[in-house]
Amino acid sequence: MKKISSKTISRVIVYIRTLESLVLEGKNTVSSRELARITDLTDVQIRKDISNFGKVGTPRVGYNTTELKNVLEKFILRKNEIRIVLFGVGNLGKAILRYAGFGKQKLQIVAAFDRDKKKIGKVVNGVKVHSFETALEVIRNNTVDIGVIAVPEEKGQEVADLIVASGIKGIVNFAPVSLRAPKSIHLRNIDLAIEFLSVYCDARA
Amino acid sequence: MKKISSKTISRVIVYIRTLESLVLEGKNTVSSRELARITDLTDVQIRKDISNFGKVGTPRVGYNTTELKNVLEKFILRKNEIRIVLFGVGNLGKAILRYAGFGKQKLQIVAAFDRDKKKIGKVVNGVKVHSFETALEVIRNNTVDIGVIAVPEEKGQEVADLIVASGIKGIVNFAPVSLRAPKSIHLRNIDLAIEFLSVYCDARA
DNA sequence: AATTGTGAACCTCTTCACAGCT
DNA sequence: AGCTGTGAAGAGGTTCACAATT
Repeated sequence: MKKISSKTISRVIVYIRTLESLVLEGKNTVSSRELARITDLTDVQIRKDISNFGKVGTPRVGYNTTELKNVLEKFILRKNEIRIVLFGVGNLGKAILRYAGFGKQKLQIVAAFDRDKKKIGKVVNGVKVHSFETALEVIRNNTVDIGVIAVPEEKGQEVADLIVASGIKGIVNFAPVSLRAPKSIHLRNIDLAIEFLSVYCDARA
Repeated sequence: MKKISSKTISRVIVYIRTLESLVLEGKNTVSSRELARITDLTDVQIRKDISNFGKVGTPRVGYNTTELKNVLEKFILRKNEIRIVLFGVGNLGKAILRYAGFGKQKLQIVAAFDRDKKKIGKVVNGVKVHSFETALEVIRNNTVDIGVIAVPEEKGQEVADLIVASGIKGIVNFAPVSLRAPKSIHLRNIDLAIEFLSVYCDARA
């Protein structure tokens, strides 16, 4: 099958979420134009994205909400549960542990790690905090899809190396540093300072 | 001057940060190739980006670190301080208030707002928490560049409307909802679930 | 000799225009 | 008539190849 771009993937996740609401509202069909209005994208963009996954719609009618949701989920998510481990249980780490948007999206944080002895053993929002030393072992006993870095910047690279060594293939990094990782690892940096500055620059222009 | 794309802006912010470290290390000049190695970009990309701001480098020598940093800051940041207000002092809001990466980048959170009476009046990391009702007034008495939405998703649109009404032109939204805002407002959505899923999908492909 | 700066080629993503279907 | 699906055109962003510079 054709490679699906990361931009398409982000939009498809929005479609899935939107379709979920529509199904809950009891809506059976939806047109690309309606989806466009809700998501603030264009109808053509949406049809192009959906066409990656086959011919799902009915001309003159639109898409069956449940069917479209199932098709998109099947191609994009595939697994029933995406398993995440978190490094760093500071303010940001706690915010991530308590983030409400995960449940519906099949995202599950299966373990957290921290250096601070006082935090080790505690349970935050149902997730147990382990020591860094036990990370490799814990990860190997679980099937983990994503490692999240929420530690201070000076520890970022060390944690990244640990995640790579554990065999995890996806990293989300919140530490404001450029991390080195092999090309085979998919690394996403979320740097709050950069996001804020970039909104400021755009808004001003 | 030519319009500078938002992708370029994000990269330039990384250059500025990198140059800051280099200046601190006492390094006087740097080549595009060295910057490329540090930032994990290509040297041509870096030279193209820099060329938006004039001819700053010296063939055979490279760029003067301090000069380049000043030029980039002058074009991109312009102001001495970028002023931010935060809506929602929950876990994520607190994480943002305590985020270490802001000081150096001239980002300053000038006020926070929350609905919870128990939080109003408190000071978190030097920032005072006000009631929602006083937001318009507080914002009008300050010059505010960016409003940050860190409230539960059902309150997201309401807060967005309030920010728009206050005259602020840039919004960073962490609530997992599609917000409506006039085209003149620059809105950036940071949806953790989407970021995580998208890393998972890419990593799997 | 080594590095910057840049027009042109290339690639990727979005939008247009419209054929095809019910 | 109205909606989907899509080849082709267009826009935007990156990389190539190399002229200009010290």
